[in-house]
Amino acid sequence: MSEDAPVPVANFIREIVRTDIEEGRHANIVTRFPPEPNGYLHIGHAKSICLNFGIAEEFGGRCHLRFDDTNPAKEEQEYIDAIQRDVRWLGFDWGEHLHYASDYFEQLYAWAEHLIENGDAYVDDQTADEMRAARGTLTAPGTNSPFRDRSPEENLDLFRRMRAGEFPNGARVLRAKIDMASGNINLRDPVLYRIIHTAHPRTGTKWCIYPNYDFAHGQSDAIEGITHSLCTLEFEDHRPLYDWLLEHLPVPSRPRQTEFARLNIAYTVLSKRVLTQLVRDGHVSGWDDPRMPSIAGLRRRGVPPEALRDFINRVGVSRANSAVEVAMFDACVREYLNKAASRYMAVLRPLKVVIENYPEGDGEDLDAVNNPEDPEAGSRKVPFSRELYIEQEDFMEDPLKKFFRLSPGKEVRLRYAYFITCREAVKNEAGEVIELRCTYDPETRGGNAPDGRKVKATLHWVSASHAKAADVRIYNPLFTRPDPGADGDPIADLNPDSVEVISNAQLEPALGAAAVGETLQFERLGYFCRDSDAGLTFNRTVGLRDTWAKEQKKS
RNA sequence: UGGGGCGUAGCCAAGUGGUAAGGCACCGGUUUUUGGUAUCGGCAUCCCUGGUUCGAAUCCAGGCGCCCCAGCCA
Repeated sequence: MSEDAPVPVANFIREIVRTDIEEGRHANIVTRFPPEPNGYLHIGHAKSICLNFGIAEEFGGRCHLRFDDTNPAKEEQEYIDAIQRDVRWLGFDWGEHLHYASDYFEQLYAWAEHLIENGDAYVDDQTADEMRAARGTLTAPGTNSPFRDRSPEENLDLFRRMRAGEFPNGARVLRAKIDMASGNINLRDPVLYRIIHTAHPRTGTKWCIYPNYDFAHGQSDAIEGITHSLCTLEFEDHRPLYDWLLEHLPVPSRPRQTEFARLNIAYTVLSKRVLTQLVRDGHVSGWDDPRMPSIAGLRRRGVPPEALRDFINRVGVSRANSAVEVAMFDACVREYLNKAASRYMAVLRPLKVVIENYPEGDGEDLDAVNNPEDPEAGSRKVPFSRELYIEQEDFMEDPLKKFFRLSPGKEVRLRYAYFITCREAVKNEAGEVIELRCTYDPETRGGNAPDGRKVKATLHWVSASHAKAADVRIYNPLFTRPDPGADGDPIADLNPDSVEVISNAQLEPALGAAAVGETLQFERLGYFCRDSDAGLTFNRTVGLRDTWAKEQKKS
């Protein structure tokens, strides 16, 4: 794709960065990817990761990985570990710059006192309900808290006692003193600190008051020397507060926040809340269930990181809300895998074929190319013998008009092997075809006829006596939305047919040595990834285009 | 007349006054030991209405539509 014409990613953001460099505001660009460790990363996060690391790389800067761990009630070490694993897998390196907002708790606390001393923040004793009521509405201004005019001394004393643990959760909060009548609700004296008597994954029980997002993010950016703080559109209304805090605090640098639209994918739920619920309630086997849109799920499904990055690049970055079709993602996966994956033959639903004029015995080994797109990939031997399996759907006793695979009297090619002609379809009592009696043309060894005659189809096959049985799982994404962008109850709308298990698939012998996690192309069936060490199990990554199916639909 | 954004093809998305890139999807041709791949071709006047201009997707005015904000979440 982008080899000849690189897709311009995030033009408007790149423009801002370039201008900042040209006008001398920054010599080194520093960005950051700031996840909250309250769940696993999903494909939507990949956009932010690629954008932040990509911009840094493009301008010769660096990108930090910073955990926004300011709410101990929701965060866990498991997530911290998983997030690092996933970012690395995606192909990015934060070097020495692994940071945590919790690393700055002491500094943040000092800055809170600074605000109090300057009369820019106060301790409020109102309950959450009272605060909500006093905040006003979207169209009506709020009213000042009765505690708004406490003296700096009293505020300082109260705030220190909050830190000392004298008060229970919810008893008091620290608020910025800005403007209760602002049209921007984030400026109506936003909460800065709250009391949470919960152990933090990193700081343990050292603290019982925690800064919230607004009081931690911008300052953390400033501490780390972040030049460009890229976040999603919903934080746009927070930017005035982000700037207000930086202006009222003696911070060491002035980061700039720029927002972009988050990634949405049609039919796919990327809500961390819902994904967490799917895992917690056991609707899936875990965060790495292949049906999940999580990075871990995609990895287990067999999606290569290169394809994921390509997808993010193709989607682009803008400020317009949008939902990308799944087809674009599939196209990226297919395109990459088509060049990278080795091809093997496998039969999902076997139908026995007996070559009547082929000698009994061990048969012979035939040469098969590993990857037609990559000569370097070499070739391998595939055993051929008198009894084979082909795909059930590759035979039709009464062929439809445009069906040109096998049917009685028809000749087709077995890939890398011979031309065969179907003589008879053997049926069981129920009238089902259970075996095909065929003949082969010895002159067509390798797949070409010396007399130049052609066949209209090439089938994949495996030797019955040499084949290895395997489980194949075809996972369909958990479409948790009935319509591309609809809401509704995502759990109730779970795709009931989200996984199909095929337990008697037959693989060519070489597949028995496939590496766990390796994604391969099964001839004409799609791409599959070896799932685990326990038996031969393959998960389907993505299928191939199927023009025959399309044709059938038309008629 | 609460504040803040967005609106270019079925889906993404370039473009910032000079006469609409690219990708996905779709349709058609060629090649082909996967009905795959590759390759060639087709596929929009830019939410609407006025205005400014020799010239507007780009500027101005007025509409319309959609999204975000009333957590002691991020």
